[in-house]
Amino acid sequence: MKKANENPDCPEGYRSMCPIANVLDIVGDKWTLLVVRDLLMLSKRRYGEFQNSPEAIPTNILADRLKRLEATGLVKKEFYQDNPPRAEYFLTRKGADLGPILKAMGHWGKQYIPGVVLPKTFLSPEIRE
Amino acid sequence: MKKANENPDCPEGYRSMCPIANVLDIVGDKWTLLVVRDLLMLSKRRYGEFQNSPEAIPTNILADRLKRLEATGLVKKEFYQDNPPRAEYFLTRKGADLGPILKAMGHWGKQYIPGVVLPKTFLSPEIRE
DNA sequence: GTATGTGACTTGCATTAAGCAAGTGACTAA
DNA sequence: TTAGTCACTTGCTTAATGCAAGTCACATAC
Repeated sequence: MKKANENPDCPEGYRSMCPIANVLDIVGDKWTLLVVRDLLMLSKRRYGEFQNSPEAIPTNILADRLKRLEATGLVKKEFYQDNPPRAEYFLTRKGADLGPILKAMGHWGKQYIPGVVLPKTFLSPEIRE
Repeated sequence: MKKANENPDCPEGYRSMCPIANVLDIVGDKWTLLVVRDLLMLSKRRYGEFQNSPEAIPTNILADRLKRLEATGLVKKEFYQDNPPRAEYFLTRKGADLGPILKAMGHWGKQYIPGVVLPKTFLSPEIRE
């Protein structure tokens, strides 16, 4: 997602010292925040549940995003059986704290995009780790 | 950015009826919101000013994003001379209302990404149209 | 036991977007 | 005359997205 970075006046892998730029390096794409939405607002936990969301995320992208979310510490993966391996995904506190960003997006969307509806109000998701 | 759309139970070009999904179709990439940040928080107006931001946006992407922002009604382009053509870009109300999303990102970033600093606090940008 | 199904992925390949460097046109200042 | 600036555009390479299909380890139905 990120690359070497040759801007000398900021740390390894940072585009700049701006928090917004750095947040966009984590969630700045069309799919990542939809997975977070599923976890946070729709209480989804399993691969198949994410697949069933109406946006129909391609399976390879879903697998990739879950990996990245885990790598950046926004999501915790927990196996509930070994054979065949089956896991559930939970938001960490760090991941759940993206809530205000999603809320702001939901609010803007309802104001400016005709016809949209928020699927449910926020439930209290289980936080792990 | 978007494509035909074959999900039959939502309008032309919508991935779903979720406001978050639709917002992500407009600002779900690594650059669009940085241009909005420049307009909203740093009071930039001109092409060259956007280029000078520390993230060093490639010029072709900047040109593309300014076009899209104008096309979606988030930004208004105003020429201040004809020859050679020179323009300034201003946020519309719709564009300025992305502020809360940027604020939420800034807040999350400051909390979870070490070392980052918000360049300035919000100024009151000029709104057009 | 064979056949079908399910959940959670991976792989291959085509399309689209991002990123880099260089070029262009119309000036302006030295 | 020459160099420089501003606002872009063009060409090309690399990376990300998107689609379809395949895999693996079971569970259930017959």
